[in-house]
Amino acid sequence: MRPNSLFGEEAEPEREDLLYAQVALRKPLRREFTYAVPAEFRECLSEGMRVAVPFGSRREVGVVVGIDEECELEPKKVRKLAAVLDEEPIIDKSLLELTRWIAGYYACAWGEALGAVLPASLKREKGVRKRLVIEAREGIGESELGEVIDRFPKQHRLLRTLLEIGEPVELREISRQLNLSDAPARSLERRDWVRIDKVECAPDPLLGPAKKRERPSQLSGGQESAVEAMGAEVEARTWSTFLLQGVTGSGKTEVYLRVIERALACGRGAIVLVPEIALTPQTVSWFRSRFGEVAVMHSRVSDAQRLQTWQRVRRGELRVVVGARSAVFAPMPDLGVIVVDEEHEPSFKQASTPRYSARDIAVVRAKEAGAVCVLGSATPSLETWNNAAEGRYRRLMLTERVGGGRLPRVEIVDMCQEKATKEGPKLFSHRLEQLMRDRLEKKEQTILFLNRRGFAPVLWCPGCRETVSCSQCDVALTFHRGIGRAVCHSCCEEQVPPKECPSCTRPGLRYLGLGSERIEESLGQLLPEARISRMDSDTMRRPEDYERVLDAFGDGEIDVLVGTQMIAKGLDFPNVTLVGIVSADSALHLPDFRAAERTFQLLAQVAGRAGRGDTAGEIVVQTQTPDHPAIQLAAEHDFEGFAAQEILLREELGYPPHGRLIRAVFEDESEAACCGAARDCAATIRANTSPTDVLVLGPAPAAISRLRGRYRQHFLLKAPELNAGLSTARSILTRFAADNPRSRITVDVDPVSML
DNA sequence: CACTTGGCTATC
DNA sequence: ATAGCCAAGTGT
Repeated sequence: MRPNSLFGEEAEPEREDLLYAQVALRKPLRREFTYAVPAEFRECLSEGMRVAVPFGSRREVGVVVGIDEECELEPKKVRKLAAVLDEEPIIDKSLLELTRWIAGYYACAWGEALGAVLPASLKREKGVRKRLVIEAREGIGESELGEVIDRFPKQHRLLRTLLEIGEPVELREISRQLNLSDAPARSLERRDWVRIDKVECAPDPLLGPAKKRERPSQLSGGQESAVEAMGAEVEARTWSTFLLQGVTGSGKTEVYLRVIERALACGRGAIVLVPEIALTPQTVSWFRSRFGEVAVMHSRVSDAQRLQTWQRVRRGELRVVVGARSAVFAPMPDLGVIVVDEEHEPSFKQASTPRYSARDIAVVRAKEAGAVCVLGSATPSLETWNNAAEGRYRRLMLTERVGGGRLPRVEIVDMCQEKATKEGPKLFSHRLEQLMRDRLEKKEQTILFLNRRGFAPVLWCPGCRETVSCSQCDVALTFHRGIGRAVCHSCCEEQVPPKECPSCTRPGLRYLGLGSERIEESLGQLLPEARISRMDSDTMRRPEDYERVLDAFGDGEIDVLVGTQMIAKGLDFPNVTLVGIVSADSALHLPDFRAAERTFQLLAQVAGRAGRGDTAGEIVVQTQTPDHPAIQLAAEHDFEGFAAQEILLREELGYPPHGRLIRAVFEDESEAACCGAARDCAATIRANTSPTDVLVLGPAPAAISRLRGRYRQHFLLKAPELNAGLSTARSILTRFAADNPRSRITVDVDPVSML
């Protein structure tokens, strides 16, 4: 007996003209559910509206994706809609169609695709969700930290982070970042060391005062013709995709702004996608100072606010949307242009279901809307570059730097030639050291880049030649000296570093390898008079920290800035005349066919930080593989050369853009079950497809072969194009996942990461 | 013999 | 996913 009475359901007299709604729910169930439409809703209900429905013993929010007069199901199985939540469709026909396409292409449920488009507003009916915030109480400090350091590592980690932050933060957010449930927070609350409060959401931090950005009267020749080419297409209302390829500092942003002006002038709207980390108050203010009020779409605003912005965009009140990945779904009427800035950035690919690529969806949406899609980058992804080379996209080049700055000189230093010192590895080559001293003397600034945080990435036992890894993951522990702990960068778990080797119990573990923390420390010894700051996710816990250090750097109060990824982008300081890349190799040896591409992009990006003023900059690249083409060609600023040779390798191996990939990952606590499922599934696919259509590579242990206590196997499907075989394989995967709920299976279409 | 885990099913 | 249900497990 179902608890129908809970939802005010009662028998409705059987009628001939009853309507049935197909409702998609945000569940990984790959089908929709049918509900009877009560008489009072039959006039006002249409596709694309949200509805509340009884589902099992719960009440869920879903989207109406179809309305029929017939119903195949037994009448007594069909329940009634409980409520209609929208007065008009929140999703229009074309977005509804887009989500259906996404569900099919990326192998997820329709409701899940809708959930990516309408985050939060599909979860709960109540619009205003209050948030729980947590902060450390006054007077709590080292002594309390010491009390929990051994017995309760999770509480210790949480409390330490809260103390570092020093202000209230959202509990859900911090728990997610630290990979914790809310239990440690509750325990800390019981001890009365932290307070947890319910609060309303703060106003959007991205909408602070807008800084003025001059509208340059004179464009460079390249900018001028790019704007003209794209503007004309926008006005002609034709679909076309452009690759806007311009070196750092060549004024791509100004081109975007002008094309958007042209779109607005003929009544059309615009969407601008920027990588997650680039979505800062400064970026937003460029667009605000030019266009007035713009819609900002990102995950940190409250549900209510987001819904409101969504509706205003839908009604045509806001004609420019700026946002990260999910802004590609903004319900912009008469969309004229979609800009994807830094299109090569992997963050445009969503890392959870649905695993869509916002860049690819931008192209699809532009086509459907008869709009212009602009993909901008200094170092385009090979996919985009190839599409341009083969004429599917039009390529526009910006070759000169605005203001005439020249590209910096790049020097490669072979670290194998440098002598190791008695205490551990040689961090700075003779050349780099010499140049840093020179800059210090000339009162110019230096940026040192290393793509790895912590002090030493490996704890190694010379006795048994084993490295210490996380108990839950197949990942080496990184030693962090600042907090005196060994940390797993994969699951965030940390521990007091063992005194002796966990596998052979001999003492004398050695700390090997370089991290940003060690760089900072050694640099302090090498150049004691230099003022040094470090910027990585360990020292930059909140946006204010970031701003404070950048301001100090800009004011010349810091001589050397040491950092990770975080300093690779966007920094623009004229007095920086030297960039040192401490090790260019760290990304190069990852087991991923895009390793070379990533390395090139990173080097080009970091190199772009130097020589932004009048003085030409200098770059020193330290590497153990000085002959690697990615490094050589990056040093010559030769993207074309790199792309041309890399594409040949891809072609030879059948990797994208010459060929399509689908990756399947199997996870299970039991290693045998994990391997078994992966093997069975791979065998099924092999049996049902031809090897000329689809090649099944694997299964094999994933690069991280165990994660949070689960074993991981993966295999790769490789096809020359999206052919019938690959489609068959995709549906076999979907089916297999549905039929084997005991093992966690992830299907990643067009994967960007192979870990 | 009461009361927590674990597998299994259905969700319109 | 997620809730509910039955079966087997564990502790008084």
